[in-house]
Amino acid sequence: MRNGVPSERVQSDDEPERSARPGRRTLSREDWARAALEAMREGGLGAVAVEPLAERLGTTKGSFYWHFKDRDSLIQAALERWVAESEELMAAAERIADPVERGRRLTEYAFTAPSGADITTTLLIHAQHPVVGPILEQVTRRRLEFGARLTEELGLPADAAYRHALTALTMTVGIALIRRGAPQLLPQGEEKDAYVRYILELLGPPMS
Amino acid sequence: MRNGVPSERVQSDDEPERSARPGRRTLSREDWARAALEAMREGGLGAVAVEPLAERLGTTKGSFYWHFKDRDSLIQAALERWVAESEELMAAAERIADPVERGRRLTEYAFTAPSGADITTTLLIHAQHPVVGPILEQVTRRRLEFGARLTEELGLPADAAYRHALTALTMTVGIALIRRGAPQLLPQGEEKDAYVRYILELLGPPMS
DNA sequence: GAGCCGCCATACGCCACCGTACGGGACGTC
DNA sequence: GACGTCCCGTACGGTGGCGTATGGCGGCTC
Repeated sequence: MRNGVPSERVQSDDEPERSARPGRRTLSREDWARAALEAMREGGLGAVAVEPLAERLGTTKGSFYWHFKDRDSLIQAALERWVAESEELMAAAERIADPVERGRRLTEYAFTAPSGADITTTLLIHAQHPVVGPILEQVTRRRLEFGARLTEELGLPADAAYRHALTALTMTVGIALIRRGAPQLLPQGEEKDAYVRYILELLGPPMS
Repeated sequence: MRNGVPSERVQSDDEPERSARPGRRTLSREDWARAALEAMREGGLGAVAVEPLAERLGTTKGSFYWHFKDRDSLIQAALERWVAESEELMAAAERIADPVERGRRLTEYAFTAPSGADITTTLLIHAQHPVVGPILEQVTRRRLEFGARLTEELGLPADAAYRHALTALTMTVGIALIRRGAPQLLPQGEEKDAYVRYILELLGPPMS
């Protein structure tokens, strides 16, 4: 297989410690994508801005426009990272043998994970963006099908399983949005646990 | 029902029909607030921008800065209209005698109303804005208490009633967001009706 | 019919960000 | 030690929005 060709060194971004301040030499495309995804988690799509990101990375636009064509391609790169994360998450879930336990763990994770864990809600907000929209739809569709398939394994017919997955998504997104914008309205402290149990029970009835 | 413009002549704001293009002489503060709220429904907080709104109203910034101090006070004025609308909605609901019918109508309305009918979701997105946040919280809290009180009348204890209202809000917001950003993922056509019935049943169990 | 006042037009400066042009340093290669 | 390549710094022009300053016009008042 053409071993003699030096070929590309593109994805060897392992390079020890290049994202840290002190010993940094040059920034890679992946450094930018990583920072962009992080910024997106914290401040939404608007936070993925070239100049602010450059400052945050301790460099200038010059670096950015060397690695990327424009801002949209940075967003694209960041979201591709997110797609990979999402796939990996589903693969990990698949490794849980017992379907009941799997469903429980997934649901619980969805409603207790830290705020910035998933950016689905953030992306839904900016779904009009030409780069965001398609990727978001693709990922979300895959997740829904995944969730529906899981639910079918619990014994529900296909249409009910899809409705169930869709409802879980809706609740996750809704809670994430409320937690972002008006967290005072959500139960706090120990009432929160009761609320989570309530939701789990509400979504639970696939097994009943 | 909402057919076009309620054509309220709020205060004694003389001059009939001043928002129409042809016979228009001058714009009022209310014209701006109305247009701002409308723009917010369509394009979010970002669409409430002075210069674009001015063009849309067939005027210039000069008019705006005569009536308003700055952009934030326009947002404030628009949201105060929204607050009034919300109060009126609850008052109208209160006029339905039968609590069961009342709950059914409200829930159904929440999940079948046209996209831009309520801007709660939009405002949640921009809840970090210093003007939006407080007003949103106030309105949403009042709605939750209202919904919880309604649910209590159906026989549920207070904490369960609040959870129920919160869940209804969460679903409403979640569906609104998905419908905005990825409507292809929601059931279409006649499947949509089945889905709405499914949700109504899921949220229904306060009476069971 | 002169003045005044409410309302708007226009021009301006400012800011944040995008994208480009171009120069220049570091570093390996010969 | 000259040279080319990789990567970045910097200056520039463009866009879209905010807020200000100031001029001007029409209608009302007397």
